[in-house]
Amino acid sequence: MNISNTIYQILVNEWGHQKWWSNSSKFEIMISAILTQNTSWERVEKVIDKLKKNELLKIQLLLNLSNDELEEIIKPVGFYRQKTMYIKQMCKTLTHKFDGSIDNLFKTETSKLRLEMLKWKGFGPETVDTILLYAAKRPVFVVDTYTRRLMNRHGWSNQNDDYDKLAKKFTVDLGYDRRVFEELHALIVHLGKVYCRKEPICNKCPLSYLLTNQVSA
DNA sequence: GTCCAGGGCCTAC
DNA sequence: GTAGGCCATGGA
Repeated sequence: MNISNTIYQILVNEWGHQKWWSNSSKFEIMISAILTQNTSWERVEKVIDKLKKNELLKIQLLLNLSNDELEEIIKPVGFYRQKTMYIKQMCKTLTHKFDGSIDNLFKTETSKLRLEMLKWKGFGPETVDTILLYAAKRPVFVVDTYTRRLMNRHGWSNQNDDYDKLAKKFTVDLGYDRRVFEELHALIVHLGKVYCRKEPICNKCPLSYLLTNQVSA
C-alpha cells in the first residue's frame, strides 16, 4: 500500500464516490473545466444551468452568440472576458480542425491529445487533464491546488515538485486506474473544501492519523 | 473591509 | 525559466 492508495481508501470510506460529471456531455465538461478556473464550483453550476436552460450547450450555438452576450451569461464565474475568449476559440478550433466533433478530437492518442489541447489558449495542465480524465475517459491524474497543498503540508512531496512529477506519482501509485483517478481527485477537492484551508494541518481531517502513524510516501 | 475560489497568461528580470 | 502581477465576481 502506497500513500496515494492509502489516501484514496480513507477518503472514499469517509465520503463515498463523488461521481463528478457522471451525467454530463463531453462538451459540458469542457465548458465547465474552463469556467471553474480559480472559481468556486457553485458559481459554475449556476452558469451551466443557465446555458442548459437556454439550450446553448452546443458548439455552433455558442459561436452564434456575440462576445458581449456570452460574457453577460458567464459573468458570475469571474474572469469572464478571458473565459469568453477561451470558449470561443475552443469552439472555433473544434469546428475548423475537427469538423465540429469532439469525438473526432478524442480519436487522438492520449499524449498527442494532451499536447494538442495544451496549445489552446486558456488550456493549462489542470484544465486539459480534467478534460482528458472526465470527458475523454483517459487514465490521467489531475493535480490541482488542493492536491499540492495536501501533499506539501504532509511532507509527501517537495515544494518544488512540478505538476508532471506530482501527477506521475499518483498515476503510477494508483495503477493507471482512471475510475480511481476520477474519484480521488474529486475527494481531494472535497477534503480541501471542508478542512485545512488555513491551518497547516487540521486534526479533524480524516487523514490526520496518517501523521501519527508515520506513513511514508 | 478582507479573503478566497476545482488556473493560466504575460511580462520583466 | 521563473517569480509576480493580472484577470473579476460574489459569498463568507
